[in-house]
Amino acid sequence: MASVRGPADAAYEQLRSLIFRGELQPNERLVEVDLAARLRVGRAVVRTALVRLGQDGIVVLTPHRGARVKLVSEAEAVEIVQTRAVLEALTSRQAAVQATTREIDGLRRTLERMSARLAAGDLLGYSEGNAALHAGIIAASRHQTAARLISGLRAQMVRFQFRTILVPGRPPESYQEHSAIVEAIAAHDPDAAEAAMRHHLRGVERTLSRTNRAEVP
Amino acid sequence: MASVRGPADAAYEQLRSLIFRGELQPNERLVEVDLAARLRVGRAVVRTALVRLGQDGIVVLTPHRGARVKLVSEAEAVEIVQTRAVLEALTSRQAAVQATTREIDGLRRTLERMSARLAAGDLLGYSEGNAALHAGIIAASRHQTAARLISGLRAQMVRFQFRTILVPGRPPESYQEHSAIVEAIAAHDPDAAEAAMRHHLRGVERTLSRTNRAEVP
DNA sequence: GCGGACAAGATTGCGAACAATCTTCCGAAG
DNA sequence: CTTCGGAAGATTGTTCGCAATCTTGTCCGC
Repeated sequence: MASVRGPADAAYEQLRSLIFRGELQPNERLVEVDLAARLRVGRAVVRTALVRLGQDGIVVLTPHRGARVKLVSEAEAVEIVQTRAVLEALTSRQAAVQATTREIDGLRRTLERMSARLAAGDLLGYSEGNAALHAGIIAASRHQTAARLISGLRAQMVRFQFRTILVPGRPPESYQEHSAIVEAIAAHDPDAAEAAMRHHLRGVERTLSRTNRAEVP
Repeated sequence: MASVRGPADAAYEQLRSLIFRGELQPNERLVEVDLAARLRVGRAVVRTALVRLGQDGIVVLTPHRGARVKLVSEAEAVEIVQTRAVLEALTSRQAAVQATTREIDGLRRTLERMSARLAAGDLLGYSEGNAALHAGIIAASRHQTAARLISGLRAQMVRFQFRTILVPGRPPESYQEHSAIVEAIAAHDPDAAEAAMRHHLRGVERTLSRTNRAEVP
């Protein structure tokens, strides 16, 4: 992660994390003075943090009416997954070319951990492994531009974070798909890596569009 | 284009346009008071505009050292084109599904205009048509998420705007590629549309990595 | 002549106060 | 009872001012 360069950056990261962790819920109004008190900083700092969050689509700023955590619709969620799909397919392809042996070992270890969690029925742990695996692939790709955009897209998906994992029968599928991605990268086969990642996120998209209800608490 | 909702947004758009048009050159220092005087707004407005531009990677903000127009390296330019490639391939695919007859007619007309400019040796006009065609395809795709990201990426490419067009023998190739994209969309063939766009931007990428020198004034 | 401390100027970061705008609540008319 | 109007409160947008930090120029020792 990028280190924090000042109190302003710290506030930005904190707000982002608060939204990501669900402490600030979608559609919740973000009042500047309240946030300033909560984060122990001035209103100006909160303000610029909100501008930044607005620019990467995590909150929506309406003039004279303040900021709210963006509530992404089902349709937008599908758009976001589609976009992530093509971007992560790109990183997967690049990772197949660039990944070091060390990085590939790391991916394999993460995969094993995921397998263990899955066998133990620990879906939350599996989900964490999932995130770690994607992060590892992105890091191995050394593609800064794609990495930046993907990070922005992930932040918008809070509401749907665990939805796909909770669908009965989905986790084993998911595990197979991830395994295929890692093997393609390990084999240094860009085309296969890209195809496997696309296949995986097409699965996520299908699962998502099928569960157009049932909020997660 | 999104309409301007206030003086703050106006300043953001103006700065963006200034950078895009080359009036503020890469690596140029952006002093807040100077810009404020130039745009006839307060320093705070300039400040938030700079924060926004910083967030979408067009300027780089160094704490206590101000803002500069980001100078993108050749390597970054390649990354950006690769990223645009996959994103625009997505919009191209969606456009093949979603485009109305009216929109397809519009694309065809733009293509004809490009052909005329090319025949007349008007490379600048051709380049404008190029931009219009890509914009038309993105609009026809109705893919807001991809559209937003592509718009951000385009803004970073100022330095390389005309470079590929100026390569001898490239324009006719480029025209053929664009023609193929439009025909695939007109035929409502998503796979072909995606493939054609990928082919096109692979051409741009190759041309770009081959011209790793020769600045454009 | 050259390099490093030091001071002066320039610029950004931030807090406080004020103005502009929106929201809410209350009352009165229909 | 509903709806319109307006005033009070809340919240955002902007300006001002000052402290913190960086940059530049100068002077002194070597």
